[in-house]
Amino acid sequence: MYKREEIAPAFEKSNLRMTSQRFCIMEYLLRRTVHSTADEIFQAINKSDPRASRATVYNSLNALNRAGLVREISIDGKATLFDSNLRRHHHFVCDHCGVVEDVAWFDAPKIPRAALGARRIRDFEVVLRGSCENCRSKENL
Amino acid sequence: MYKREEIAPAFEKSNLRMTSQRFCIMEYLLRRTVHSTADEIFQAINKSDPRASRATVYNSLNALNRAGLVREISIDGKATLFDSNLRRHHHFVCDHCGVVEDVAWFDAPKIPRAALGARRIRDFEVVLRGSCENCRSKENL
DNA sequence: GAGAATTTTAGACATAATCTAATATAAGAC
DNA sequence: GTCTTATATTAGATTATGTCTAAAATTCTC
Repeated sequence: MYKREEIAPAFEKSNLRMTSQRFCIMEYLLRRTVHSTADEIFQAINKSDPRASRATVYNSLNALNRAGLVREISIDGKATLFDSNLRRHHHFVCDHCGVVEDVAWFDAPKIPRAALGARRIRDFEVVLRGSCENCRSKENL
Repeated sequence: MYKREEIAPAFEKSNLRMTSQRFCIMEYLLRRTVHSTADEIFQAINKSDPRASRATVYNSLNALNRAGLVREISIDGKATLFDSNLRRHHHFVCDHCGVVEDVAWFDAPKIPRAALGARRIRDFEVVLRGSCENCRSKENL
């Protein structure tokens, strides 16, 4: 359980009003080690206080995303996942079970200027695909 | 307009039955320079023959995806995009207008063994984010 | 504490994707 | 070419995911 003082500065820095719903959602995401869908967050939030409507969960996640405090990961055809975004990291997607895992940050591939044209790059991530540890041990992959 | 002989080998190689609907969808994707949603494909297909139901468009795209002939790109909260996948490439997503563009392939970042753990990596791509050429010129970004 | 701007809410709505079970088709055997 | 069988297609219902609305509540600044 995170305390208000641990999270508030991030809100102030982003000029984002800290409502109790937003705090609660952010706190939940920080505690999770795996990624959550909006619906999971909605369910979890509504077991305790403060409660939040579905619309608020989506509104808050979008606001937090825009502020850079959380990250949206839409990988499969499945529901978007949300991830607290305190540390930079890459992602791994399992071909078999679909799980999405964080991968410790490693540094920039050299991105050739020619590939970029007139675009301005703000950020990037690497998405790795293959077999996760669990699937490998179970199915001998 | 691609010919049957140009596309058939890819199906055979993947051990995928070549139905006229699948051919038609694949042919459409190969012709497109920008990525398409399942619905756009559905609309386009149904202007000509053979027609295909919505379910078939999804079924076919999933089959083609599993076989590696097309690639699914689910980026924003928007509908999944599909992309023919004859050439390896990366993707760029514009922060402002959301457009998803292909980026010419450039080689592997050195992926540190330590970051991977017991996973087996089959493939990877880099997802770049920032401002596209169009948005930069219009909005001075 | 008062005022203005933003946020929350419940539920209706919109959109994306999957499921069902009957029918049609592709590919190999002959 | 014809037969056979596994696989693919279909329309429409259904589920899942996400957005919108307008009224009520809350946050933040002074």
